[in-house]
This record gives sequence, structure tokens and C-alpha cells, in this order.
Amino acid sequence: MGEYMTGLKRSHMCAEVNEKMIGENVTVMGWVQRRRDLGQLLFIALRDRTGIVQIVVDGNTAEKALFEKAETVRSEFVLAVKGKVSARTEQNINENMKTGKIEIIAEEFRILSESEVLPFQIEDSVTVKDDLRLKHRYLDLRRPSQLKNIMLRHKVVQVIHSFLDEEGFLEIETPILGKSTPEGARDYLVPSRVHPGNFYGLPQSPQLYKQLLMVSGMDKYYQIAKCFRDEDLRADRQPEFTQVDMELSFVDENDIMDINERMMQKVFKELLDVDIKLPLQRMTYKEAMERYGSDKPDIRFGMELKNISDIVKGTEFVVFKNALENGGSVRAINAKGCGNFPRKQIDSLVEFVKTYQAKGLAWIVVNADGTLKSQIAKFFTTEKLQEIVDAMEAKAGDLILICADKNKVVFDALGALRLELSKRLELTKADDFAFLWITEFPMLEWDEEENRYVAVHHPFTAPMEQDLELLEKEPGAVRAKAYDIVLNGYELGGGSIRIHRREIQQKMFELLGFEPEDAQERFGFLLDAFQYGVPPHGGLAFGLDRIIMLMSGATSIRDVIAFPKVKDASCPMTDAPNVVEQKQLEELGIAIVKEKE
RNA sequence: GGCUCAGUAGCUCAGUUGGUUAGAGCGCCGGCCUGUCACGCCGGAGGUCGAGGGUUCGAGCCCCUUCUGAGUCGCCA
Repeated sequence: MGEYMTGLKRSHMCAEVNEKMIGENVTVMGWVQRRRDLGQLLFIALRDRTGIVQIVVDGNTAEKALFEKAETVRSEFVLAVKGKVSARTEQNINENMKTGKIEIIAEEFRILSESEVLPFQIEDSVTVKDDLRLKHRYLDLRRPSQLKNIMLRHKVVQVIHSFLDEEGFLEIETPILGKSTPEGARDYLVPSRVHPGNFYGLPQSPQLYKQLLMVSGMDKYYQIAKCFRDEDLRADRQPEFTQVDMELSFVDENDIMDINERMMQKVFKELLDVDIKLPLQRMTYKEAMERYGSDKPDIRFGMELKNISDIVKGTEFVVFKNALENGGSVRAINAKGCGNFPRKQIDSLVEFVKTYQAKGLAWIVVNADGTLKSQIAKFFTTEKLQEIVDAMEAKAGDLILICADKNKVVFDALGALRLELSKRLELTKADDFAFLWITEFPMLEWDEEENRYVAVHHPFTAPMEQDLELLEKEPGAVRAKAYDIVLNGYELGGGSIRIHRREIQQKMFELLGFEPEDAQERFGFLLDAFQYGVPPHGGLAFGLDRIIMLMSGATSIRDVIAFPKVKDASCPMTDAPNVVEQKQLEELGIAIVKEKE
């Protein structure tokens, strides 16, 4: 049971009340963070999204009814308090509070809403399990850290809007109910009632629409776009997520990278006061793989991969020999100063790389006296081992970790191992931001399962002109005009120059194994549009959630999304997805097939 | 689907080699307190040790099954 606020009007947010208002009357409204009851003197910390202000109710001077009402207050009650702003005496100033020099002496006091005892306390110092937090996400969002993330997100979006407006972009909305074009990630499907048996697909990105907008002559488009992918979740992946999506006409890769890095520079400067030096470092895909074993390298620390295939070529160790004979490689990283790792810890690294299909890990420890210790020592001469150590620039106390396999496995395993070591050794700081562009991605990748080439980026990405002739004879070697922006080991965004010529687009569909009718069926509207004058164009899409996650120091994008979903893509708060009524299904012409036990 | 970790009071956790009545901090309830600010002091309530089965004289602890959550691999054009 609560009182009405009739006759009261909020004059200030809680933390807006300051020393300049001393002597004035203010009205604040908010939640009870804490009540401190000293008998005949009550302190109430009142909170809203701006912060906390202290309310004082003095038993000696306040009306009896007011005091008695104030005594019944409990945590998270919602109050309206009218009172006089008063200076705190010197010894009562709280330096840790924005409003610590003042307090409000309550003169009118209403309980607008009472509260049950909460399932968890609204404090950042109390860690709460994810599922409980998300079941009561509306309470979780009251916690300062979560609130801070949501406010940061708002501000980042505002800066992006104003930046892109200044750069001449138009914000244009594209449909959520679109055409399902199964290629890449699974689509979420929405059944059509009017067309029983037909489905809309929710967009994985507004890709095709934004290209069509370029055909329309919109020139520069952007959208803060909700996107949907029906794939398994991760800490940095949600089934619905937000992209800052853009497309520009009459531009090349440099134009797009330029505009985006300036946008990031502005966002980081205005919101974190962090200076990002431009232009950002650029690295080809090939170099990133060779040096970091990853196309989204964290370059804040070293421990780079080195190819030691040539050194171990011709030696008898069968693991290395097999890898090299099968077209693979032998590569290593130098874990500086890890020579003192106990055997158990090294073993755990070996187990770690096995999750990436590596069969194992060879290691060499450089002892303090310069002698070497290795589980594969018996297969090598001392000179050979020393040659590896020299190549890795290893010093006393270092640990060399070697992986031999197909290139993909070696890169995956050592790339991940590098990150794992940085985590264990705490080599990076969350507030150190290392951006870079990865360029010259391969156009196509051979898919063993489907037995055909698939697009690394998407089928509309333009090949590099100097590689055009390779399209026929060596499709796997063709590089694309595609680029990713990477921050601290996360792919923040990616884009490309698109194919704007119909015949090359058709050629690409052919390479991807689409029959002409098939391509027409799926993407006919795009091919049709491409008959009528297409400007050269390209674009990029940022993962907004990931940007906010990294800016806020959060470890999961769940912490920067107001109502996120959990690992199995359900929502613990609303219990979505749910079973629907039979009548709804009948209208849609849908029958549910029960899974066989 | 695989692997790893976790599940003990409302919350966060401890719980020794399998041994008496399962503990702590915070929160909650009651009492006292006029300068607190993570107020303090006194008292109190609160437990299907995720669930089921087994071993044992005896299980929070050991074994099996299972559920839930997280991370990760696969997957994510």
C-alpha cells in the first residue's frame, strides 16, 4: 500500500542536490538504499539513477506522525521527500559521496511504494549468481555497475548518432520481417498467418537492404540495427544483438576504415577520455595468423608464434615429421619466465590445447644455468634443441611450447594458448585499448562437410582486383576487400567493399555452388536491382554490445544489455520461449512433432 | 552434442580423514541508541547440504544416475 504523490513534484534528482542549494526546499523521490536508525534520529540514504542523497528525520524536531512513518521504512521502499537542504557540519562530511556535504531535513514524507525483502542486495560488493540476477533483472539493473553500463551504452549511441549525422549519413530503418536466406548462421523464423507454410526470416544483419539503399542513391546509410542469429550463445554472443550498421557509396576500403576509426576515436575520447592514435595499425590476415594464430589478435602482449618447421625438418621425432609431411607446420611460442611452471601446470596447458584438436604440446624449459629440459629431448641432438631455443630467443627461465599439426590446428591451438597464458599471468589490463584492422581476408574457404567453397565474409564481398584471375584456377587464394576492426582480441566489427557488378556477383554465386536458379530464387531481388545502375559501395557493421562491454570492463555482453538471454537462449525472467496455444498454431498451419523418446 | 567448473541459510561462502546438534559474514525480525554514512550493541528466526539411488554402524564429504547454471569446443556466411 502506497501513498499518492499528488501535490508533490520532484524538483531534483537525488545526486543533483548540492551545496549551492543550502537553505532551499527540494523534493526528491527514489528508493531507500539504507536506513540507519539511531533511536530518535533516522538517516535514510535515498537513491535514484543519479546517485544517493541523505535524508534526515530528527525525532526532536520532526512532527510525530512523520517520524513514526519514517521509522517503518525498509530497504527499497519508494519515497517522496520534501525538505530543506542543510549543510553538514565539518566532522559529518562524507568525502566518498557526491552529495556528502549536504543532507535533506525531511519536512514532508510519503511512502509511495513498499517493498518485500529483495532476493539479493542492491550492492556492487555483493556478487550474485547470474541466473538469480537475470530472473530479477529489473532489480539487478538497480545496482550501480549495471546502471553505469546502461547509461554508458546510451551515451555511446548518442555520440555515434551525432558523429554519423555530421558525416552526412542518413539513418534508415530496414525490415525485421524479411526473407530467409539460409547461408551461414541459422535464421530465426516467423510463420506467416496469411501465407500458411511460409516464413519470414529475422535479419542476421541488414546486409541486402543496405546494399539496395545504395542502389537507391541514399549514398550514406546507417542504422543501430537489431540482428538475430539462431546459434549457440557465448559470453560475447547473444541470439539477438545490436549492430551499428553502415553502408557508403563511391568509396574504397580506406574511406570506410578512415570514417570508422575516427568514429571510435571520438567515442573513446568523449566517454572514457582515452586518446586513440590514428591511423590505426593495419595487419593482413596472413600476418595476423602467422604472428598470433588468430584473425582477431590481442596485441597488448607478445608471446608471438614462430614457425620452426625449417629447423626441425629432417629430424626423427615422428609427430613433427608427420605434421610436415601432411602439409602442416611446427610452430612455437616462448612463454617468457614460465620455466618454473610445475609439471602439473604444463600438463594443464597440454590438456588445454587438446580442446582445439591439437594432439599435444612439446615443451622445452631453459634452466637457470642455461641447460635444457624437455620431454622430447631424446629425439633431438643438444645442438638441435639449442637451435630451437635460439630461434625462439629464449633465455634462462623461459618455457617454449611447440605445436605440430595442420596449420589450422596449430594456429587455433597456439593462438588460444597465448591468450590462456596471458590470462594466467595477468599480462593485460582491461583499460588498455589496442585497436587494429585486419585486412586482406581470404575470399573463400573450403568447407569439408558441404564439399564446396563458402564465403569467409559473405557472398557479396568484392575480391581484390589483383586476384581476379585466380578466381577460376585457385579460388582459395583469392583475397577479399574485407576488413575487420579488432580490439583486445575481440572482433568489434567487420565489413567489405561489395561486388557492384552483376556478372561478378553471378560468378561468385557459381563459385559458391549455387545453381543459377537457386541464386535467382534467393537473391534475385538483388541481382535485379544490379541491372539498373549500381554505385561502387561498401560498408561495415560494429557489434555495439561488444564495444560497450570492452569500454565498461564487463566480461560478458549480458552485462551491457538490459534484458539479455542465458546460455540456452531462454529468458529466465519472462520464461521465453514458451509453448503457445493450439489455436495459434492452427491459425498458422503448424503442427508440432513430438520428439521420440 | 563433447569437455571443464560450480550447486550447503534470502545472498556470498567455509565445512578437516566419512563421526556429536552443519557454521561465518551480509541480509531479515525484535530490543536499545541524537550524527550515522558498510552505524554500533544485545537477542532471535532461518537448512530437503540441487534431486534420486547406492556403499557404510554412520554420508554435506565416497560411488552411480540425474537436474540446473557458467565457461569453452563444435557452431557463429
